[in-house]
Amino acid sequence: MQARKNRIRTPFKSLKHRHIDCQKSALETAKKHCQESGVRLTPLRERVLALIWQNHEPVKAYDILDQLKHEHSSSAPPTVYRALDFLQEEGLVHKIESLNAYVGCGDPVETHSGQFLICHKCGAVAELDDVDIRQLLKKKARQIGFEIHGEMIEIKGCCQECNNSNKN
Amino acid sequence: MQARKNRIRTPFKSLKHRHIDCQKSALETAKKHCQESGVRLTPLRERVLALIWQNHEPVKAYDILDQLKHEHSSSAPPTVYRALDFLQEEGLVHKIESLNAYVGCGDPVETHSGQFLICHKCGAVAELDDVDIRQLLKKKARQIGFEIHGEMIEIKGCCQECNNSNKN
DNA sequence: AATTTAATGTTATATTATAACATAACAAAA
DNA sequence: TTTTGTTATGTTATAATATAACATTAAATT
Repeated sequence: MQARKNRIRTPFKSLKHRHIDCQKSALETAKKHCQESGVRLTPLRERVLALIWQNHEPVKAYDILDQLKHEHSSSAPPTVYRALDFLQEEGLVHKIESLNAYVGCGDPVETHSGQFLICHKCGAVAELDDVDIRQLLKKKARQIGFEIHGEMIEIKGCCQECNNSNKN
Repeated sequence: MQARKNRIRTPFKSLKHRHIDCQKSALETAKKHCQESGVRLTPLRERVLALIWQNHEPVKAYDILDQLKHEHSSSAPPTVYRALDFLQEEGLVHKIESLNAYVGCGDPVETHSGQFLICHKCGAVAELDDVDIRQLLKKKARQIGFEIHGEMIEIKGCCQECNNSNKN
């Protein structure tokens, strides 16, 4: 397996970015991914994913549910949670544990756990996939005999754009 | 301010450790800490802390509540959550977000966020305070213009003792 | 003692998530 | 192309986690 490079798996939105394209491209990627994986991105699942990609902020399950109900009166909590389970298994969505909210992943691959940067100002989230961080954690864990199986890294702070707009 | 060294803030339990002493010492530390901080470790708060220190595994709020009720029939959810809020503010307890559970901190100082290693075998948690990790995260965040205010790092895996006992 | 502040008691409810079983849609085999 | 098995969704109920709001009590301060 080729060494993975450090990368930004899902970037912060830039001011200029046209989100409708961003959302569209995430849905395309998802469709392709599911085809390749031989799993079904049903209309319901796709709709939930689209709702999650309405912006770059993590979305609450019950907010998704409220929106679904308008379109699909049969919706209930399991409707949403099942779709979220599926999307998480496929790496298309991650749960932000510290917020109990769900965010889209722009780069699904085998189930992965990212490193999340959460801006408390605009609410946006970026996802890193940084092997340096992973390796350092691995090394530190090993020093006390701990073998890592999975990580949850959620960093709170202020993103570049919000920092800039603060200065005005 | 003196540079902090890397350290294990709360270690994994060792097989040989006498937990009753461990719990006792955590309570002593807490008492001293609260005296120095000029805050009140009331009997209720101390009792909740003791329940959390019954072992090295994170404890659920409602499990604490169940135990409290036996001793203190007036206990209700706010009883527990208020005590937990206090203990967290004082750095005596941390919430493990990925488990919705609370774990004692053996080394309270100014409010701090640790790096948690969670053994999925025995359930125990250790807390690191590692500046190398913190610095690397800071550096990586800065590369994309993100300013860190706080972190939440929860690593799942297998601790040394469980790994050893696997091999038998 | 009077007053203020902090802590706890109490009731109700909000939020997040799952269990369990029924039905429908789809895919594979006969 | 019916049957069969499997996956997905519908439906009802409830579990698990957490907070709001206001009353009372205890402690610290004046």
